[in-house]
Amino acid sequence: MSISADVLRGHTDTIILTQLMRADNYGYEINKNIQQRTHGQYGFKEATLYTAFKRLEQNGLITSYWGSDGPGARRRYYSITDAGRRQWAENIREWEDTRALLEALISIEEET
Amino acid sequence: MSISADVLRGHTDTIILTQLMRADNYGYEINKNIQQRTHGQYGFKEATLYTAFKRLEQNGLITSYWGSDGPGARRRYYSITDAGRRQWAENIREWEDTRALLEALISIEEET
DNA sequence: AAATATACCTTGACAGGTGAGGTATATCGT
DNA sequence: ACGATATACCTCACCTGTCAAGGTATATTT
Repeated sequence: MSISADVLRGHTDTIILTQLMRADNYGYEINKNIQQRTHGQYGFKEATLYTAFKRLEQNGLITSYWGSDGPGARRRYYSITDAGRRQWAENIREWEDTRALLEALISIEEET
Repeated sequence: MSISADVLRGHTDTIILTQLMRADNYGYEINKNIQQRTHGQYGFKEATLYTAFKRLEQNGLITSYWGSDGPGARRRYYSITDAGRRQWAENIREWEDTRALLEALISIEEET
């Protein structure tokens, strides 16, 4: 994982919400999906992951329930709420603005 | 300023280094340049700005000296070092990687 | 003389990320 | 049968970056 987490800070919640837009899922699997999508380049530290779930649930963006099917230990499944979907859309919009801003700020060009 | 600083966290140093790639400059003016470049959408809080200068200088990425020309109070000018230039290039590379990663992680698509 | 713009700096509080540690269950190899 | 491994969740203490609030000082404008 060559990517320093500091530059992804602030996007943790959005990344998790994106996963839940597809379907309900549990922490361990969500993190594996993220690792697969990035070809092993990125994954959350467990503490980061579960802290984020807690924060998201407290903010009403996700809900959770226990599931027990499959191998291994019990799983806590998460589900995105309507508020979560709205927040996700808002975050995506903000990301697009931020990206444009950042690119204006770190490119070396003459000023107008 | 509609952009939350949280998603720009981790880019503060790169943004400042970018300004110094052009020429030596002082804090107040650097921040005004940033505000101009973003059409008033973004600017550092003073505490953030001066904290960043301190951090950058301690890390050997910039040096500083007092200048006194011009109106208003005395100015502390900053100059980017060779190490700073190298770090800047490294940060730009990392940003490109991060951007690609993030976009893979917040877009809703089927997995491969 | 007062107001304003320029310019720098510090402190304390807060939030998010994380290393380190802990708990529990199911499967696999021998 | 038993240890190792993979699955799965959780918490605490610490660190770092941001920022509201406060302070200092100088030059220009009214």
